Amino acid sequence: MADAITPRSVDYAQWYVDVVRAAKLADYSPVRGCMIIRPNGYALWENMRAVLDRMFKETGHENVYFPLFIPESFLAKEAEHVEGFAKECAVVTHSRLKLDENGRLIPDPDSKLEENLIVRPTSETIIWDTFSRWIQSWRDLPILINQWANVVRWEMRTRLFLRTMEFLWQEGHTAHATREEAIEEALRILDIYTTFAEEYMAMPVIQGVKTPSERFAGAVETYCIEALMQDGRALQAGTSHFLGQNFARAFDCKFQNQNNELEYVWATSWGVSTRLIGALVMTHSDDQGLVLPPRLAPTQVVIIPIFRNDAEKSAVLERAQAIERELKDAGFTVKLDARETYRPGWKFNEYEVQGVPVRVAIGPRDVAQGTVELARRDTRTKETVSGTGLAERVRALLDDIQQTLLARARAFRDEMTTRVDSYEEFKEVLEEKGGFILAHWDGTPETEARIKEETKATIRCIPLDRDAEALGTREEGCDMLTGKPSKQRVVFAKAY
RNA sequence: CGGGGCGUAGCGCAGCCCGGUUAGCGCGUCUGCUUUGGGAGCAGAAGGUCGCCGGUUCAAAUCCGGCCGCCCCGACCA
Repeated sequence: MADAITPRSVDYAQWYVDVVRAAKLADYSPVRGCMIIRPNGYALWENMRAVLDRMFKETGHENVYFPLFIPESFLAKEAEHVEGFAKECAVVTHSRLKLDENGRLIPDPDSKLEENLIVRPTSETIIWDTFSRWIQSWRDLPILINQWANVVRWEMRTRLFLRTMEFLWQEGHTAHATREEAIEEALRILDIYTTFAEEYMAMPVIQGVKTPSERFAGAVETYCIEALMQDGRALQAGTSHFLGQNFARAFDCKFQNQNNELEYVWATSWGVSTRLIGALVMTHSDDQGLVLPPRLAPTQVVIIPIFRNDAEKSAVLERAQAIERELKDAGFTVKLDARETYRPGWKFNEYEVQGVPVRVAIGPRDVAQGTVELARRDTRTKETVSGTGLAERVRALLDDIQQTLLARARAFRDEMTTRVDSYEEFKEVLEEKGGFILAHWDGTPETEARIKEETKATIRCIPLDRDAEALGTREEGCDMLTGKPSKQRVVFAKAY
């Protein structure tokens, strides 16, 4: 048995790595903390990117590309920002190598750069340096841009997709004339992320705002979506920041408003990354491998022909190709795997591990009876159905799988969300059950820090309207630790 | 950066403590035959600077010294 997957009940972390590798999403690279994204993983990212890109463009954003390298001095211009990122930057100091007297490659001392370059950990600084030249008047605003790029953060500890030193993401950067407009933008993006997570990834999320200690370095407010993984740990799936005028101040970016006054520009930035692939794996997959929501699956339907001899082969393949055509015409992504180098049983397993939502098997029996065997990945059930009207049947099946995955994940999330009122209960639930814990907090960083230190749980977010209502967190109470008054419950969890 | 583990065939490992012909095993790969509706079977074959550098020795995967790298757990983080 190749590529055995460790069951989740035995070792969840190992299961995750096993699934990623068995499903051929990614490999380790020769460089510590980096990963090779394989065709299956990259196709998934391309699908995610296509959906998000469309949503960004529909809301008026345009794509751009800024350089990978940022002058070192830029990073120092925003005080909180430098503090947040300085510790994890890759720095370029030389422009060439040479052979030393021992024949080893070393950076050529003569090529030392006048000013070091950093490999972007995020692009606010270079973008606001540029905005300061693009923006003079209120007529230049708003600017709504996005870029699909790679960034590097020199992390101590990495995990495939969830935290790698280099990762792919999109980063949106916007400039506005008013505070209100910028906040509105940040929340609009948060809604896009929410829609994407729930309707495409089939992953329910809580929309919230971060506490000051969990905020993006340089932001005034960080909005986020938080998801719950199958092991009861939370995962920050996307963030949207209201940056206030912090970067405008740092890069002296002012505009003349309609009252003929000079004013700093208001900003947002927002991003989601290849981490979402990790989130997808940890939301739906099982001990048999990857489970993908149909709306993002690179292959929605795989067709597997079964035959023993040439006569059967030609009859079966003819039928299989007709079905492939029918399903492709209906708009599905379809793969007919007619390779004779692998046997049907092997293929069944292979596509199950890779999470293909629907499998159609066609053998001599089916040709004779005008049927096909339809199997769905999410429930691992199969049935033999008539071959007529197959496209509609597949459409209904894919829709049902998409809905089932979301409903299942939502039920799990709800089941794993617990209201607690005492610190004892909090610790007990955290240890024995995990998940999201809704508890009162007095709003002080001291209490937050103490809870984190004592339990490793952090405040994932303070729910915004939609989820505050759904979760019933907007009620007065007393902090579970200090007993001080609290205006609302917040979401605690151990996080990735 | 602290704690732990590991570098031997493409992958996963044994051998090392106690030095001794040609360094093994499983999976994978290749060839052939039989198979093909849930990860095939049999037979044969190919594949190795034992992480790197140095030392001890008649002899080093094995002992000694140094170096490098990776993984896991913590602190930090999308």
